Amino acid sequence: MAVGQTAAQGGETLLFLTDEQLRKGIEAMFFAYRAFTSDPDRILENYEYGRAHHRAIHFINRQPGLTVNTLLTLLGVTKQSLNRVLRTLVEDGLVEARVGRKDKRERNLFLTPRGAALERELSDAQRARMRAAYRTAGPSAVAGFRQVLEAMMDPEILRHYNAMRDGGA
Amino acid sequence: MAVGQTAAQGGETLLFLTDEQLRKGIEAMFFAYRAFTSDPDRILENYEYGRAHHRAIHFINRQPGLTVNTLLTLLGVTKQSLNRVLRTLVEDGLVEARVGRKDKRERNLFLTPRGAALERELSDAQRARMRAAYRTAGPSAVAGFRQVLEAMMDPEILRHYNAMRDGGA
DNA sequence: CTTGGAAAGTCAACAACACTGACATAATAT
DNA sequence: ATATTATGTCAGTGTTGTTGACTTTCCAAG
Repeated sequence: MAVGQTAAQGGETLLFLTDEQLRKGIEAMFFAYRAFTSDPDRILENYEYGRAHHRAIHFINRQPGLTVNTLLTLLGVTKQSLNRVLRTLVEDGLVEARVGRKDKRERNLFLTPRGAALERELSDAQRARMRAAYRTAGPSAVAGFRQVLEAMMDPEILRHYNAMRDGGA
Repeated sequence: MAVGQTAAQGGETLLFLTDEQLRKGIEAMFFAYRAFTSDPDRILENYEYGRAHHRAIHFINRQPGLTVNTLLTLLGVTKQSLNRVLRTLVEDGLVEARVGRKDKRERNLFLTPRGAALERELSDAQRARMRAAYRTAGPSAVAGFRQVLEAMMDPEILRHYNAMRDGGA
């Protein structure tokens, strides 16, 4: 399981990364991500919502009051695409869009009690899988997991990610 | 960064996993996966192919001669969906579908030289990001990364995943 | 050797979710 | 006053997934 390492290169502790190791990592990402999304997807079949609604609900729950523009950046989609999702959530009473106090052009997004209930149902399932994986892999593996994922993100998104509330020990 | 741990629970080294830690892990998966697919997606814009074609090409490259049914299981889509992708790849001369020697109902899939060239172009980009993340995070983080992802997969897929060639040190 | 079922391919219809482009409205900034 | 920003909306399109129905080919068991 240990990854090959060589000091014969330069200063910064270079890794000896074979093509196969990298390909295995690529496949692990693909398979794990599919499992990771499967639980909420199954739940969403019972409603008339999809994965896009889940993502919006997730971030509104994480940053109550965030603006549409911020959500746009986090989700990485066009405003037309997000708007379709957001409209149904507001119409169905899961999300509330309050006019900004400081800048009245902005809309601050909040989950209603019903929205929060769906968020909990979805994230319960997703967290259960994450928790199980964490327990199986162990504490040091979890730290490494997060480190690699964070190193993989685009820099601007990493800033947003770090700005979010972190319950890390 | 360290994950809380408690020995006050039971035998199997339980982790003290807060809701926030789990949510951070969920967000890390989302953001990292998006970055992870962005490089090949950018390349594919120059061709008339999409992410689905990339995935098919990836696994055909990894297991030359695999059957349509095996590929179906790995990709987790319907045969109609895969067939649309596979047909264009065969028509365009990137994939060859040879009738099985033993069972002539099966088709064994192979990349043509042109298919292998595209596979390399796509995976070069993806591996570059993976390699950079590995180097940033370090060797022990990489091991943990893989462990958590593997623990997250569905069991049947994990079998296929493990069956694939592994260049692990 | 016939028949049942598995593997593969195809056609049609449809849904989710992304995109571009154009345009409207309201409010802030210059 | 004018330009820009934030948001919303309409129309059209593309990729990728889904069901359902049907055919062809072929292996294998009765």
